[in-house]
Amino acid sequence: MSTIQDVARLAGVSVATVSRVLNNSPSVTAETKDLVNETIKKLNYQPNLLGRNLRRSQTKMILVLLPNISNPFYAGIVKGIEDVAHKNGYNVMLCNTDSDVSRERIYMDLLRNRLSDGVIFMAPEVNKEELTEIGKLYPVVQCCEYKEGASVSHVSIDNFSAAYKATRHLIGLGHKRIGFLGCQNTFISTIQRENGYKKALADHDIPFDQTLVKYGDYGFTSGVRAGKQFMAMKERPTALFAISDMMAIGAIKSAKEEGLRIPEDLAVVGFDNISFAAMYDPMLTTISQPKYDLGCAAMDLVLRRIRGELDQPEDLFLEHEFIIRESTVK
Amino acid sequence: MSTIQDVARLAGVSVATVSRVLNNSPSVTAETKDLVNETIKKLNYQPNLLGRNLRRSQTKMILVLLPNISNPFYAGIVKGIEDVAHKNGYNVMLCNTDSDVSRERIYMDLLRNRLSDGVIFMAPEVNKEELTEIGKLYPVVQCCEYKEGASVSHVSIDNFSAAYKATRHLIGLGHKRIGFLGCQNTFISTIQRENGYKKALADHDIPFDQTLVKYGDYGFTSGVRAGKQFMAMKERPTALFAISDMMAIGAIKSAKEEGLRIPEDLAVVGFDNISFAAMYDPMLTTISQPKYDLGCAAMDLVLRRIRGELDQPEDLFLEHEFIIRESTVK
DNA sequence: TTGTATGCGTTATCAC
DNA sequence: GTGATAACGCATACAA
Repeated sequence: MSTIQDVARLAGVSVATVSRVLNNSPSVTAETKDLVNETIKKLNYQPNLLGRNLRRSQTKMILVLLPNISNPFYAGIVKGIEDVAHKNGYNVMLCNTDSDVSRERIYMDLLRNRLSDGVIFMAPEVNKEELTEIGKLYPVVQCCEYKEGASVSHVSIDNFSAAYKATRHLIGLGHKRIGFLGCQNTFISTIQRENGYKKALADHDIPFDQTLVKYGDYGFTSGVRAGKQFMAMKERPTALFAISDMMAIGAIKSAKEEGLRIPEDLAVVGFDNISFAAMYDPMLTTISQPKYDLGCAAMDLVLRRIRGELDQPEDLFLEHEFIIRESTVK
Repeated sequence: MSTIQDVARLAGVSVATVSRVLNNSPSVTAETKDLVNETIKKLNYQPNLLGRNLRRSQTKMILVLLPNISNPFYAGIVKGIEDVAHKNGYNVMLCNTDSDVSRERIYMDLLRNRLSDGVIFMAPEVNKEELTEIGKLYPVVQCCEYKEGASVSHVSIDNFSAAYKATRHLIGLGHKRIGFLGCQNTFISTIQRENGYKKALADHDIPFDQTLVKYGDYGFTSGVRAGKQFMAMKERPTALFAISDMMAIGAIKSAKEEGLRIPEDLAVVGFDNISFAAMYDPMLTTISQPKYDLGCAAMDLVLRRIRGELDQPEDLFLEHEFIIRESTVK
């Protein structure tokens, strides 16, 4: 493993000159530049970024914390983050938190320990105080899910109006008994989606019925369970709005097992437009978040913060899209 | 941002002592230890790992290169890798390669630049020479997919016998015209799965028919396309073995659209047991790789190599499991 | 245009 | 048991 010293010695120049060539400083003759580059090749020299990073006190590395990589929803977002990062000379490292606070803190330490230049939270578990605190010291951005009240930038869609639109779609199809499949967590998106559902009902003179509301954990199995509960009701719903595609698909599965036809006997709307939504039978009506753009915007915010162009936390809202497929309209 | 110097000064000790406390060296009095720890807390001091890493010339960081994180197959493997890594004081960073060699090389540079202590390839794109070369210099392990002939450790299942088992299952159900949905890449697993299919046919006196072989890219859409081609045949197959669950599901989708019943009119076997396999309608018969264990084993190999306990590349084969579900047996 | 010298924050070797 | 101090590999201010 050769160092910059070895290159300097063999080329007969100083380490400063080699360093200049490495960072292609303009103030170096073409000949010496060639000479140095040759020597670098000859020695198969690779700069040790540990030294460079310490000296520059930056790593060109961005942390992305996800609850779990297996959720296909995150794939598109990560792509956006990566594209913007790479375009700006940054690398991204994805980290599974398993929705575990302690795991999240370990990764936040990487930031405090200067092993990363910034972090993007996909679904922060730490409370808003802790988030605000680290956000003051380092470049931190929340993407999609976010803690309201934390003084930290975030980018997301307008979940309230998305849920409103989904519910209104079902109402427009003539449904009166519309089930809601949500989650019992403190994410603002969750709450806003439930609020959007309720508001749409109210605006169309459909009385809210608490028995039509069930909760899951975003996952397939919880969707199946909730679906069974809905099917077991004396007066079961004729339509269903689930705040995740996975839960929507789970509910459809259990409805089909009961012999119900989708959408004739039960119309279903999901949320997220995961790739599987268009593969399922029936194809799922859902709300599509601009995943790629959300990722790009989040990474942009981090970069602006790193560069000191952002003195105030910024809240960005991107447009969503409502996609009508077989699960609501034949 | 306080440094070890600040702590030393405020505590009235030397940086050496502070460093000893940080690395809990035994040779330090309980009182000075307490004193230092108090000062650390008072200053809210966080050791700068950039300095430590340079000094120790290690990062406690492992790179995991995946073709794309959206493939649910990788989730379980990554979990295994992470668990073993964390247990040993290592962090893992996941990196999307998009099956792009140049992207892969960028991440390999992180290894050469000492920003990572080792790397696990999930599906190497670089050729075996390049792989061998970097494997000689650094701790490198291949997981699941691997380049044969590269002198680099790997861990995987026995793809030949898995494919053999899948095909034999279909034969046992009475099928004679069994389609094969593979891929045209150079991965050894791909080739072995096709060979296993052929061998099973031969062993049961079913002549191999090239028209019953189609190729895709592991993805859903390519499965749909191949499915349509199969359905369009004069004498279409009554069973299908796809080397990925996504392709299997795609093929089922197009078969169902043609009005075929699964498994009565077409029995289908997939490969990988991704989480969707059990969610789909019908639930998919498939081969389950021991994802978690594969990840653990791969990380173990990296660690042993880092510790110098591995002087020879090692090839590990783990057991797989054949899971029979609705798509082949009602 | 190039070289010298210093320091980034830490660990570890050597004294005491 | 503790303290000076020299590295680790690199970038850069300053000098020449």
